[in-house]
Amino acid sequence: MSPARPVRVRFAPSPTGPLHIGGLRTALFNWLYARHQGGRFILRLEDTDQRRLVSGSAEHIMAMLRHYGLDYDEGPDIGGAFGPYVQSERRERHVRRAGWLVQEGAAYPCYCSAERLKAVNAEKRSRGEASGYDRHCRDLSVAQRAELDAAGETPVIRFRMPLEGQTLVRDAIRGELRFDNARLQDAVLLKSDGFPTYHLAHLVDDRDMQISHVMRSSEWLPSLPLHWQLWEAFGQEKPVYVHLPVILNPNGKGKLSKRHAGFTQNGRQVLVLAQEFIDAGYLPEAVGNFLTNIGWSMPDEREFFPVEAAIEGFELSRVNPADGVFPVEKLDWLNGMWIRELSVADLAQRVRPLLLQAGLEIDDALLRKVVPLMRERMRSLHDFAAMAGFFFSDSFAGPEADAIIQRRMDAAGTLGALQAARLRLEEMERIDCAALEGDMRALAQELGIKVGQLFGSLRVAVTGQRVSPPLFETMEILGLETCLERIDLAIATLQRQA
RNA sequence: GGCCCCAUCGUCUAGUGGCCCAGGAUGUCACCCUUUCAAGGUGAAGACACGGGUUCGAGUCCCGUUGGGGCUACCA
Repeated sequence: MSPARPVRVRFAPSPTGPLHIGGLRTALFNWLYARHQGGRFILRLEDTDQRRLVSGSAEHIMAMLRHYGLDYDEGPDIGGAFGPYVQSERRERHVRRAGWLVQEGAAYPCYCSAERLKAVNAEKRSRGEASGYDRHCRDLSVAQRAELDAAGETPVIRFRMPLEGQTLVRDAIRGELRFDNARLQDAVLLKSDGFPTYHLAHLVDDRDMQISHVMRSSEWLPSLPLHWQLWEAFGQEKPVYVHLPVILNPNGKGKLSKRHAGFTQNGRQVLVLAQEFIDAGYLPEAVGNFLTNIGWSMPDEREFFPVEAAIEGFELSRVNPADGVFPVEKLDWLNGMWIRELSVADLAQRVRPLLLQAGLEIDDALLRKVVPLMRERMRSLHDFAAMAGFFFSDSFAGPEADAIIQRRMDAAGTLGALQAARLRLEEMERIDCAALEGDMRALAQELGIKVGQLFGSLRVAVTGQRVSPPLFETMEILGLETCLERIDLAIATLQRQA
């Protein structure tokens, strides 16, 4: 290719269902490359298999790209100079190119029925041979074709693969690849329903849209020689092919794909859909950062970095050709890191819908006070409601006596400690967390118990939880009145026990 | 079965012939900090799949074996 060729890359999903995380990764790498090169990132919908279309998935895919910050420069909903960006709307071009190939002798009509194809395959397999089409119609005479046409047979169009020699192909991250032509198939380019197959359609569109780099998952590698030969037939400048490694299941068995949605590994649900990562409380920043680290690495080996840094450093030469397992634990770590980067206002905004979803009432002033306490200890957005949800609930069911009583304490001792703490609190007008902590430390010493024992009882009494945000900050936010009420409740519980 | 791709700690990775008795990250464990949980700090354990070559020298190049993955549709 000429060095002056402007970089134009595309993400070309089929709107056949929800966007998969592997698809998102492919989109991300294309996007990073485009942004790094100052090129264009294009979205094209490949909807040529009419039977598999799922309504709403095109909109869903676009919504996901938007959510994860992968803005495209041309696409179905925003247009562009090379439209339309929906493949089915480009059908005439595909049909025209297929016709041209037939005229040039590079393709031919095939009248074989599905049944015959199946039988041929089965027979070849039973003989231990490689399966595949036997090229029955490859050399039909003009008269034979006319006869079949007259009989009302609708042919498919197949590519006329060279029968001998080798196809030498270059992949940007794997180097020179070599394929024996004799093993290659006369692939179908145009189906009998008049729609092109992926092979024809993507290539004609990439050609028309002046795509400079075809960056896709490595499962396309086996059809690369076919595509290469097709470009040869068109006599066109070829794009650079880049085959990205595949993301494998956490157990390393098979690629992470849609059909595995909903399965669990070590008691944990394995997430595979772009939407599932949102539902699980992961930030788009964290998911993007995470995905960037699979199959690619920063020049300085940093793993936690903003997307601008990834754009800056994104070189194809740093793509690792080996398939990789999805390292989920790292996503949790990154998510925590990214949560800590957020401002109070921003994190409050992101946590808000989850609180609503948990049926909690939101007091925004209160939320702004609680967020700083929680930011340091969250890995998922869901951790907020789990640990700090009690701030937003009026109904407080007092904890069990067992929970209030700390290690190496008994009911009577705990009761005494809480009563003493209550006396100190009563004297205050309001809670000041620093002052209260000093008071309570002194009290623990007076009582001859460990601070942890006193603080633990107080924590459970006031929050109803063994684990909570820092105790005295929590009490200050809850307010003196609420704290006294809850301590009284605990005292009553302990008295019943004693 | 055939064809293709791939192979460094559990996992994600650095490494492009000497800088590597292999570095980072995560996870695990221990300790420190500490009112719980986190966060943070310090430390530990942990890998070049195997066998042949090439070379003065191989994680790095070549061949084979093994293992893993992908493709093998009128799906993409």
